[in-house]
Amino acid sequence: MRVSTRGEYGVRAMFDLALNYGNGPIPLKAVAKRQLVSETYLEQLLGALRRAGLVSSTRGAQGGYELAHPPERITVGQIIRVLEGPITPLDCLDTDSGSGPYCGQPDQCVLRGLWKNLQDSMERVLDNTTLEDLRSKAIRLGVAQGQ
Amino acid sequence: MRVSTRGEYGVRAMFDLALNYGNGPIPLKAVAKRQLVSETYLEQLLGALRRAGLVSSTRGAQGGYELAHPPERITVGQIIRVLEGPITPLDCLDTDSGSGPYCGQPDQCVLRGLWKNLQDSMERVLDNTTLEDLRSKAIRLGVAQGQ
DNA sequence: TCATTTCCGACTAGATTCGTCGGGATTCAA
DNA sequence: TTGAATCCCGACGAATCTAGTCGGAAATGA
Repeated sequence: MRVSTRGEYGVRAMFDLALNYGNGPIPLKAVAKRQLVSETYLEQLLGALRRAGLVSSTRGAQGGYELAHPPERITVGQIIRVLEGPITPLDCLDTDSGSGPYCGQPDQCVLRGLWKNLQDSMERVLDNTTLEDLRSKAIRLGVAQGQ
Repeated sequence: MRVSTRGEYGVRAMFDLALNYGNGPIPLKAVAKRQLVSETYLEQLLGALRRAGLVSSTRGAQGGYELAHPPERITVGQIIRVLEGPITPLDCLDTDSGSGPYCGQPDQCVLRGLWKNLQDSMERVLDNTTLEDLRSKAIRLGVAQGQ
């Protein structure tokens, strides 16, 4: 039931880019330093987020990364899905095509309801929290580190 | 964001014991067969659940396992915690004694709120679903395998 | 041309997961 | 008292996942 560091660091990095949204590309090095994440590791994560269309990059000197959309249009759920795969407690909830609604055993549809409830409640939180929500809260608390 | 097989199989086994609650000890072998779980693996899980006080066991011939409390007094959250540890997306949410409310970085208290929301919503589902809920639903659906 | 920066694939050490295995202890029943 | 059924326990192991590192190529602005 844990988020791995991929998801955790990825959200931190995206939060950082949200705070700096509108200031042009931000070098990975700056994000890594502020968010206390290894540069080489973060490179992997931002690469995946770029390929998924959540950030855009500019190469070369004065280059860097920026959000591909305004902060209010990017949710934490999107970020987690790119970095950790589907948000689901059990794989069979997503691939119900393969094993049918019963997961192979009739009584499992009882337990399936349980796991589905859990999935829904996780997705409800993650899909309804945008980077803008996090940004405005940071500003309200006065912890937004500019640029 | 996944439940491991420990949690999944553990819930299945406890669900099975709930369906058979009141019939005396049920041998592990029977549970394993009905729930399609390896006997030797399930032995590990039921051992942990016994040490945690959720099931009781009777040794020797005609022995087996049974719920240590009525099904309405055992929640899925209890089972998961025994088999997978604390229900939390990030370790720092539980051990806030160590690193303080800021997790080392001031702006993390913003993200902390996000992860706390996620944790709360997971716990709400798991702690409010009892084995009796699952049992009565199984009976309603007619999928409860007797004995 | 040079420093900066992204991009890419390969690699690795360690932890975790998902079990298996062998044997011991206990209990009931014949 | 013997034997089958059953729980109990610790050690072991293969496969997978996690959390990165590393080396170098390509692009870009000054």
